[in-house]
Amino acid sequence: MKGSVFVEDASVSEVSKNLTISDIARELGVSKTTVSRAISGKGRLSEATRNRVLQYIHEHDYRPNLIAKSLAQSKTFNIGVVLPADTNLTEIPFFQSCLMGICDVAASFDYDVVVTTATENDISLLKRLIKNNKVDGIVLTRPIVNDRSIDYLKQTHLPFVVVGSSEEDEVIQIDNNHIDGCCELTSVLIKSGYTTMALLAGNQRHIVNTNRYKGFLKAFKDNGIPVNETLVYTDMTSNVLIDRAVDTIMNRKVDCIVCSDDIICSRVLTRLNETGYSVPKDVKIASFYDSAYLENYNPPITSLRIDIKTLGIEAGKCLINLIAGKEIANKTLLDYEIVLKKSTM
Amino acid sequence: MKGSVFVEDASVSEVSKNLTISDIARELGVSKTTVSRAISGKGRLSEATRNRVLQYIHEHDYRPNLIAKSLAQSKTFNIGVVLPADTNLTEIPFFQSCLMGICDVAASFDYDVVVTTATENDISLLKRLIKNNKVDGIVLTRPIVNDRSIDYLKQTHLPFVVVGSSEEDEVIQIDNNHIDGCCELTSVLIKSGYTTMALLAGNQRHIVNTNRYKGFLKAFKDNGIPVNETLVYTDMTSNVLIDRAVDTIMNRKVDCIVCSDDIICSRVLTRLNETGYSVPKDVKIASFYDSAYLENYNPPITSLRIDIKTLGIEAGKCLINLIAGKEIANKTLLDYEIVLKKSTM
DNA sequence: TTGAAAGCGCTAACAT
DNA sequence: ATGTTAGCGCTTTCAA
Repeated sequence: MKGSVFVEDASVSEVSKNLTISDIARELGVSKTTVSRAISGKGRLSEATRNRVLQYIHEHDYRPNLIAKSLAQSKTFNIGVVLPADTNLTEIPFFQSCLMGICDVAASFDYDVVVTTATENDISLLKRLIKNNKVDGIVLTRPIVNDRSIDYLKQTHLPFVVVGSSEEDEVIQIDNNHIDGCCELTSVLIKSGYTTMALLAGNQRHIVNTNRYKGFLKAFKDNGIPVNETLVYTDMTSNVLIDRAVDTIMNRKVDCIVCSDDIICSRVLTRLNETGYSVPKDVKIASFYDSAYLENYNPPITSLRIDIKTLGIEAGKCLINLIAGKEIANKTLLDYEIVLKKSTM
Repeated sequence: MKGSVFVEDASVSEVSKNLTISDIARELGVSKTTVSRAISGKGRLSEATRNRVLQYIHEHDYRPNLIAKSLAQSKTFNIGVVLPADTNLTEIPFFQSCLMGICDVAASFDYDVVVTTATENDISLLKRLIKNNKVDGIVLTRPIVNDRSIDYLKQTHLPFVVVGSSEEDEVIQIDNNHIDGCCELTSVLIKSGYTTMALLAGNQRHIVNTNRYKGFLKAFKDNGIPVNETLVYTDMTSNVLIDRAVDTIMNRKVDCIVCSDDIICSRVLTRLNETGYSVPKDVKIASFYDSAYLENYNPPITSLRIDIKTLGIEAGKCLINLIAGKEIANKTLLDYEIVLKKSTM
């Protein structure tokens, strides 16, 4: 690494020059309009002049002032991304991966990403962002039931998409098919003979968790087996609750525990370990996400793998199309992959 | 949750009205200048007119058009945050927590946060952000040695701060004191009698890792004990490398392994488990961050705890002060806390 | 204490 | 094919 040499383009040192469209017009003896047209490609223009302008621009590394363009067109070329600020979610890499995907597409369409946060009860920062006209559209990354952000966004008539699923059909959603995914995963387990199965599901205000619950139930129905709903634990939002549930479950001789996310699963594994149970000997375990959270567990954990960054990319594309006035599908369902590992063997 | 009622303020439905400063001026029979002054607080104005304007604004929920303000003042009221896009870092919650802190302060100063990404070798998105005049300043979240982003930022004369440490003194840095922290942690362990100690450190192009290494060495020097540098492993960037190091280390009968981050530590624990070693009986383990990554490990892991969100908050404050032209310290060192747990007892 | 007017840098009718 | 002109909504001299 030592001794590496960076040759930066000359443009950098000229940052202060601040060339404008009028400068170029004057310098080339044409009108501002002509220059503008050459840049945007709108309107007819002779090849000759267009090239002359383009070349000048290139040679002088001219960059149009986006603020001025924004003001003239009432467009910001920014998309807003709303991240949940609930403290317990900050540790989850999901949102960061998703954000990376959104940033990628945004840049490729010459948009930028401005982030803000919201909680279940406080959407003031989202409101501020919108009222300040900072964005042309919004990506919401964690829909909940009776989502105040969604309610608000619907009223503003600002284009927006949701990463995840919403109860409201008219909202544009990009999600993995968690219902089918959880159903399929559960079915596989049922067919392996693990019919006494417990579900430890997370916060039921998060749509994704209700969907997994639905998928779980559907699997039993599809397989013609009655589900024992007393083995379903929802809203497992704290270690204490999880520990208690695990203890009860293990006393009831279940074959298998399905955890609705990796955080829950991580705690379940710890509790099993503490109380002397071994996986998969005493009980099988399956989870979701296949994230780094569980990467180093021994045994490896069977789970549903989804590509979070792609989710962000698709959401970004949808939003940008929406902003451009294109018609887009209300619901985009992305793939998932069931990864069977030692924890269920 | 069912039946909850939201009464949104009337403003929402009037989003389309788009009140401007001229509307208000006309309505109130004053000039645009007067309205502008009433809002900004700049320039003298009679209490009476100021209040009249302010009240009108309040009643009609007027929000100034920030784009227009931007154009007039050549300010964007945005700060840029550069996140590392290296895939293996996406899973670390550090950057997300930091981002949350930055978002918080930004909002409180009426700034917004636009995020972009950079890798060691590709800073094109950062350049684009800056050339497009999208931000008034930059927070860099992961300094490396010979950092191209830093080189570029220095040339642009745009205000910027770095979360973490840089080799270059003139760069404004906000960091926890990792040298002292690692030194103190190591000292505590030495004083507990674990003198045959191994260090598993991460990517040495990341300044934070070199600093931890320095602290580790300093602890030995402070305690007058020669350090066995053959037990120091750097650039532990893959599981294979870590596994190999752990195996070698354990054959050499060390008392204690210090891991320079929780990802490394997680893998070390797994490898120890796989190869039949038990913590803390066979070997003591210490790590950094005290993140959720290790939260559920048994035994709990001794580590250096830092408050990442506060780091983001401080960085945000520094940058905003810098943008405002205030003098600020070149180096802000935040606290840390050593948390002794079962893994070193 | 207040106002008129120019200007930030770009776009977009509407000419020519 | 190119130019003229009038904005976009705000700030800011300068004048009254």
